[in-house]
Amino acid sequence: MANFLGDKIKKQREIKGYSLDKLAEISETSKSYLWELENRDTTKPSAEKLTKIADALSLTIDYLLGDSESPDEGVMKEAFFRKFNKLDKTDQDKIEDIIEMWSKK
Amino acid sequence: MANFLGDKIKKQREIKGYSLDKLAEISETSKSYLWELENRDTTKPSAEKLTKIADALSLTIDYLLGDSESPDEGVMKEAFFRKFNKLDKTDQDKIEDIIEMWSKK
DNA sequence: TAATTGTGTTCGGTATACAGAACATCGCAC
DNA sequence: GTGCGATGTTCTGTATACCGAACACAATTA
Repeated sequence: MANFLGDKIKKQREIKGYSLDKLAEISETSKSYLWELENRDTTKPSAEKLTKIADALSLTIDYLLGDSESPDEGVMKEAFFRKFNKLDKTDQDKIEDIIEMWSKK
Repeated sequence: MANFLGDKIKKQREIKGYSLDKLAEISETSKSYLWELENRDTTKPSAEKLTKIADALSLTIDYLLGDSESPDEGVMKEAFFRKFNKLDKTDQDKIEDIIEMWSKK
């Protein structure tokens, strides 16, 4: 029996070039637990942890928990927007300004 | 210090006209735990449980976990993406990097 | 060679998620 | 009034989520 969640995390972690330690730091977990998530299929992470891991990997919880094989464009953008949304308003405004500026070629 | 998650669950449960027992049955949890979720703010449900509860209530995990949810988020999202998508790839990547950086608090 | 550094793996302990009762409280019917 | 069914609340126990520290074992560097 396969561990889809673990596979997805591991694959994306490697794509991003993170070590377990690095991802643990970013997602505020421990590397031992991340290893468990990737290699054991008995773990049921909390929504809180999963959210942070998903964010760190630019993925969505829905993708991680769902049975789709690979993240599509929509998933990535959704994840990306979630991060944007979590910034405080002033930072968001700055981003929008930058986008606005760069849009003018 | 409010319990947003609990409030959202309780509110939607009542809108749907479910008792704790009923929701517990549908979402395959226990009513005692549902009560805890609604009334204590110390609980950190597993992603698995939350998914089932969200499904039973016709909500998304993202909505349940979000701190502040504005109803016009869909509109915002669309507007943001329209502009973002028009940038060329390298600029998009730069924006992503900035957001990633600023996300680190 | 030995020492160091970066990676993944294992292990032991503690806190807590979650279930299954029992208990409380309010209708409403008789 | 007394039962009684539906709801919400509290209690207690067990499994496990999650962590820190130790370990293995490369590949580098001295």
